[in-house]
Order: sequence, then C-alpha cells, then structure tokens
Amino acid sequence: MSPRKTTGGGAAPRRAYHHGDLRNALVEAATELVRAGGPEALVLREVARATGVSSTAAYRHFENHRDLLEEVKHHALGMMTARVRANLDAGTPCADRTDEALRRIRASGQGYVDFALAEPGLFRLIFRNGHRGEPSDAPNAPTGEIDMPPAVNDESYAVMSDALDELVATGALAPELRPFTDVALWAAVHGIATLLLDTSLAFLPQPARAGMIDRTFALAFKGLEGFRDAPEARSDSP
Amino acid sequence: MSPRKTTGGGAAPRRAYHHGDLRNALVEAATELVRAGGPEALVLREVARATGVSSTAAYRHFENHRDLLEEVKHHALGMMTARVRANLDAGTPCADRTDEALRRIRASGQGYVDFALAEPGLFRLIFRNGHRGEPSDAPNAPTGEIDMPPAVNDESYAVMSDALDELVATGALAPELRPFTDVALWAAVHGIATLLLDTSLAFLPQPARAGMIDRTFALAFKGLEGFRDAPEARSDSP
DNA sequence: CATCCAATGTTGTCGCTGTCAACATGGGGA
DNA sequence: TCCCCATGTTGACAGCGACAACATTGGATG
Repeated sequence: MSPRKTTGGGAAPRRAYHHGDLRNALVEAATELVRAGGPEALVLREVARATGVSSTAAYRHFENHRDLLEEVKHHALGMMTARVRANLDAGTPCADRTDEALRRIRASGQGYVDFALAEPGLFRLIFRNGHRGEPSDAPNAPTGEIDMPPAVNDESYAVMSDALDELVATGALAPELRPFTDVALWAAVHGIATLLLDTSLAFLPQPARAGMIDRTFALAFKGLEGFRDAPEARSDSP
Repeated sequence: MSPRKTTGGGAAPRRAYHHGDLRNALVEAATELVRAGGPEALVLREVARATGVSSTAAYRHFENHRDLLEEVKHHALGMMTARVRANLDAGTPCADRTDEALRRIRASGQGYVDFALAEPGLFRLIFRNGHRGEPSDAPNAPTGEIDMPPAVNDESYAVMSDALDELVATGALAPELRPFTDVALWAAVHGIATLLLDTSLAFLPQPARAGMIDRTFALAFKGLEGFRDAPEARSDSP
C-alpha cells in the first residue's frame, strides 16, 4: 500500500529497514489520532504502531512527545487556514468597499467556526499551551512590542485585520476604536466555537446551534456598526 | 495541623488508620494541583502523596481518575460562581431598570473574566470535556429539550439570562432577538478569556490585555444596544 | 567499484502512571 | 461483647515517555 523504498519488487518478506519518509508518515498518523480523539489521544507508541515501526523510532525525527504534538499543531493550523481561505474565496466579492470588508470578516469567521465544528480534535490542539505537567502559564512575558501580530493563525487573522483597516479607510469604523477590535471580533468567533464544542451546548440539536452562531455574528456585527462613531460623542445626531 | 480523628491526644507516633475526612482532603489537594498546573497536573498518586495516604486510598472515595477530576471541576465551578457573585454584589445597583440589567450583565461578565485570568488552571478544567483517550465528542446527543438551561455554571449564567429578560421587559431588547443572545454574550466573554489564556495574547503586557477586554465588552454592549429594534426594519427612523 | 560512517531503526530497560485484587484494621451497630 | 463492613494498605500488572546500547543501511569518499 504505502510506497516503501524497497530495492526489489518482492512483496512482504524483505521489509525495508529504512522507511524513506517516516517523518511525514508519523505526522500523518499522529494527526489522525488527534483528529479522532483530541490532543490527549496522541500517544507516541500508538503512532509508531500505526506506522508499523518500533516504539522509539519517532525519536530520530522528533525530540519528544511535545515536539511531535507541536508539529501536528502546525499541520492542523495549515488545514484551518486553508478552510478559512476556501470559505473566503467561495463567496462573491461585493462592489462596495465597506460591504466587501464586512463580507470578508464574516466569511473568515464562518470558516473559522466551520473548521472548529468539523474538526474538534484538531481545533482543541491548536488552542493549547501547556504540555503534560508543565506550568502552562507565562504571564507578561518579555515580548516587548505591543503591536506585534498577536494571532495564532497568521493568514486568516490577517484577513480580518486588514478588513478592519479597510473599514477605517472607508469611514465605517472610528480610528480610535480600531485597536483591539480585531481581538474583540476574534473573541466572539472563538468563543462561540469553543462553547459549542466544550460545554453542554454541544448536545443541543443542530438548529439551535446554528441559531447561536447566527446570533453571535449578528451581535458582533451590530457592535461593529456601532463602532462607526467614536464613543465620546453622546449626542444622537451631529 | 489538620484535624485527624485520633482517639488520644498523642502527637505523631500513632497515626489514625482512618483519616476521618479523606474525601475532602483529597479534593482539596487535587484542586491545588489543578490550580498550579492545569487539568493535566492532576495525578492520583501525587494527590495521595500530598495527603499522606497510600496510592490507592482514593479508590475508596472515587471510582477513578476521571471521577476525582469531575469532583474538582464542581469545586472549581463553585469558586467561579462565588467570584461572579462577589463582583456582582460589589457594585452599586442602578435606579433605572435597564441600567441595572446592563450593570449586572457587565459585572457578571467581568467577574467571569477575572476568575479566568486569576485561576487559569481551574478555568481550563471547568471547560473541558473529553477525558484521557476518550472520544470527547458527543454531537446531537439525546437531550431532547431545546430550551434547557444550557449553562455550565448555572448561577452566574442565570444572572445574565435574567438580566436579558429584564431588558426585553423594559423594551431595551427586541423580543425576537432575545433567544440565543445569552449565548452570544457568553461567547464574547468566554472568548476573550480563553484567548488571553491560551494564545500568544497571554504574553502581551497588562495594559494591552486590559484594552482587549474593554474593547470586547464595548463591542458586545454596542451590539446589544443595536438589538433594541428587530432587524426587519431597515429604515433608520420610524 | 570497494569502504566506511553517519543517519536511521530496533531492542532492552527505567521510572512513572492508573487500576485491580487481596489483605489489614478498627469503629460502630447487633 | 462481638463481629461486620467501610476504610486504608500492599503488591502487582500493563501502558506510557524516555534513554542507552546495538543493528542496519544508503550514499559520499577513496
């Protein structure tokens, strides 16, 4: 089945000592485990077993369990951004710049939630710091820069962030409110995805879950609409 | 130190064979472990060690690892609701019914985030389904009822939910938009808390983090403001 | 083409964990 | 007073991550 780098054409008896592409095969198998059972399901020995290799073979390609997990995380993150981008390209662009920016925000957010619900195991892995037994905590670390790109998934986050800049450019978003609004939108989208996965909301029938997503998006976009003018102006009309 | 159920007043030599309150002591020690290192740090043998008891003693009070974890979860959830309630009672009530409802929503949300940032280990445990190796997935399970209380923490959630009902009563929230809006608000609050804990946002300096929380709340409340009228009316003025 | 070495894979082992069965203890009801 | 069962202990097993020592090659070098 899998393309082994065997010398002759013999079937099974003479197993190739060197796998040829073990690293990728391990990542693949590990990804499958995480997809099926979440981050906790990634067991080194089982990955080796699934790949048909000895228990410690993985140590030639990864430092330790954590290292392999990190690799799978990157892999999963790639799948996620791909999904977001696909969802982005699926829709038809709007002529109006503001509408187009809003469309992109909505599309990327929808793709984000779609991925989370379609691949809960991978999604849980992506948002996970703190390995087995580690303190998993590093508050106020030495990052220095405030305006660093704070995203986890650079691309899909950049889409939304750029769209917000575009809203500022078209006058649909008050410049004073631009900072941190990307994070606020991200929070809404990430929050509904997480809640639908990790709380009792997971047990609700599909229509209710869809309604919750819609309402969350509606709330966020209504809020964004309200961000058109700076908060200082208390009067209803100029 | 700890009140053992010894017969005499002797100091140490004659250890009481029966601990007397082992169950609570175990939960306490386990909670401390989770507080320090997150859910993964809960190790049965270490809990026993910390309590000064044999490795398998816990099995007289809990079915297994998962069972103890679940108990700690309940314990942690109690702490969280306590924090929310404290934050709620700390503020001064508003005279206006609408303002008071909004104040309660904001206060409970703020308490929610405060707890998450103050106790990341416990917070992570609370929002966690899927044990070691389990599928951790149960979509569209047999819950039947749609309008069941979907919350994890009944009390603090009920506060917000009741406040939304109050907003409908005072005319500050369109009745058509009332369903699922509780979840949408919860998503925003839960989202920002989760992001600040589990992503690179955790490394940003405090002012930036505070700004993100503020902006998230502002976005949510602006959205709530926009929920005053039903979405069908497209005109700007009646 | 022959040689050898470093990359790659294996075996054996250690300490740790969760869990079970069998045994020990003793407090409180008959 | 006695004895039973809840409570705690000891010993063991399998599975895990990780390391050290060994085996096997493929490809660069002569």
